[in-house]
Amino acid sequence: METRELKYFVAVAEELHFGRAAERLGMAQPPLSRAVQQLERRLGVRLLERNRRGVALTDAGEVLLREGRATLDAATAAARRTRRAGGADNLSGERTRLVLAVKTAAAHELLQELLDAYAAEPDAAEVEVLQCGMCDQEARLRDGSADVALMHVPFNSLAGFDSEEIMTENQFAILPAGHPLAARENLSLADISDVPGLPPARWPRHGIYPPGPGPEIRDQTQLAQLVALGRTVAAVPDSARAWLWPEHAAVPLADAPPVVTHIAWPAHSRSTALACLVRTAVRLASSR
Amino acid sequence: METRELKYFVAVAEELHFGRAAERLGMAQPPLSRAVQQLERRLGVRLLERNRRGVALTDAGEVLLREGRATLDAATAAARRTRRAGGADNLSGERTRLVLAVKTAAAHELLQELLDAYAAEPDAAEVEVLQCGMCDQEARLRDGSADVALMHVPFNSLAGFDSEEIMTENQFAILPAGHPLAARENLSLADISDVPGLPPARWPRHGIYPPGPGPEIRDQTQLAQLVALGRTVAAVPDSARAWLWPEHAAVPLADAPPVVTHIAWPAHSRSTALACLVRTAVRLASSR
DNA sequence: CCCTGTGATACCTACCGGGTATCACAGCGA
DNA sequence: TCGCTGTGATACCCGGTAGGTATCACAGGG
Repeated sequence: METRELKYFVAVAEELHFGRAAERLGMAQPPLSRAVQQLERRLGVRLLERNRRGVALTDAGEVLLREGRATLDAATAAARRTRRAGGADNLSGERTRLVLAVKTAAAHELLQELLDAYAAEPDAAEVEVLQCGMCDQEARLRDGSADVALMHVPFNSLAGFDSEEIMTENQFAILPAGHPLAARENLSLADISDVPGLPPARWPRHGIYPPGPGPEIRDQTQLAQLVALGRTVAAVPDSARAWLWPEHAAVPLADAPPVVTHIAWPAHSRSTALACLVRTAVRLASSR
Repeated sequence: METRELKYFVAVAEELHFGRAAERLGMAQPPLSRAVQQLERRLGVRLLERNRRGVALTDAGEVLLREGRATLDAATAAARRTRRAGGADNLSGERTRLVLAVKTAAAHELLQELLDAYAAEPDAAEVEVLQCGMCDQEARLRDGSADVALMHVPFNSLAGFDSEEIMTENQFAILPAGHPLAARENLSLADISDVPGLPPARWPRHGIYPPGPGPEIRDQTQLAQLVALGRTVAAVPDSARAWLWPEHAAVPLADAPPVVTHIAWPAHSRSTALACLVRTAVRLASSR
């Protein structure tokens, strides 16, 4: 099975429309139809149900969409990492460079400490910090844009990665300063899940937003502004206190699950620079 | 990057010889040379060092070998799982079939209980048990031959999989019955690591055998026989008591790390049958 | 000094991936 | 009822390229 065919199938499966998929791929529709048919023939499996008005995925198609995306990610990651290994690093003794994906503005302090501690290591590599939106450190790690990431369980999923736990925090509720609930000593998740006129913010889980009335959040600035405007409420980890606005109020959440920050990297990574960074992070965690 | 090119490169990187690699791939040597050159050109990176007598991997080549294997595994897994999803399952209401990879003869009892408990579930699928050698449940899971596996940390690595812990056991030393050490009440790892005439057995870690004087073990029968013959000694988990021979002696190991059995599956798997099996396993674990 | 074994090059062919033009068909509105 | 529209499939052509064979260039070793 060639990655070309896989790319084509994934495009069609995502668009559920040959014409649009072909356009997205920068090609004409007929060869795309043919390529997908050929893939079906090769696998001996019907992937798409063509009902005269559009296209639907079969069960097998669902499977291939999921597994195919993973395969394509693996391929682009392989290419990217190989290029990086051969490009800067090999020539003229330039040092290995590590790309660390972080959720923008999450856990500043920890990040700062980690970078400082790592820089002090004798064989430290240069670390480039790649800032991500609410949840796409996972994707960056999977497609090879990053070598290592700081992830926050349960917001991120560690599935498919190696990881070490480095910090646990409680959560608090972030509310508009003037709101009645802001005066409370304590809140529970139930208290903030159904406040009239203050729908809880939603962020993507595995790339899609859960249903609900609240606004869809892509980054923390957006969240900060919406809370300040009195449009939403959210649960955030302690380290978020660093970026609170005067218009915000913070109230401890008694029953929210703790947020556990992990340092995560692609399974089977074997770079010594990475191993050193992880070691530093673990040491830091145990000394806090 | 096409899987074809990747397959070619991996073959060459493994053989370190274009001729043999070409033979293994069932093609002539010149087009293989050309394909690898083209891959190097496309990536803009030198992958192989051709010194007139054979071939060596560059650093970038090492990276691509590792990542490329992962990509190829993902691709074959995608094809296999898609075929399975479309083949038996979709037609005529036949039930989903789960393939469970286990280390042959490891943790019988647990396996038996798990299969029984799962079969009693209302929406249980048929479970096929795939018996593996010492350590290749990981490979089976990665290449799509299996959907789920019982793995034994620290013998197996869970890197890249989702998993749940279901059993913890201590280890004991398994020795020839007549051996002086067999009379001891307790042993330590140090005691059995350097016994004259009784080199400790070795099994593969990530596909390769660690160096040492002891015999290379592929399955438990082999180990059993070698111990009975007075050729080797090994540390094995408690559940292995089930298959001890009269010629064997078992002595508790005070300082060996516990063996933790996990149920593991490919990250992001979403089959309901699998979820049910995992739930059953976890329930079983907590009730033991 | 030639023979052997290595990977690279030259050149040809056949296949196939991609394009354009067109078809077959379902739904829909006049 | 008859086009009209939008869908994916088919027919056919062309060029690039994957693969083959023959050969080269070169390092080591007898």
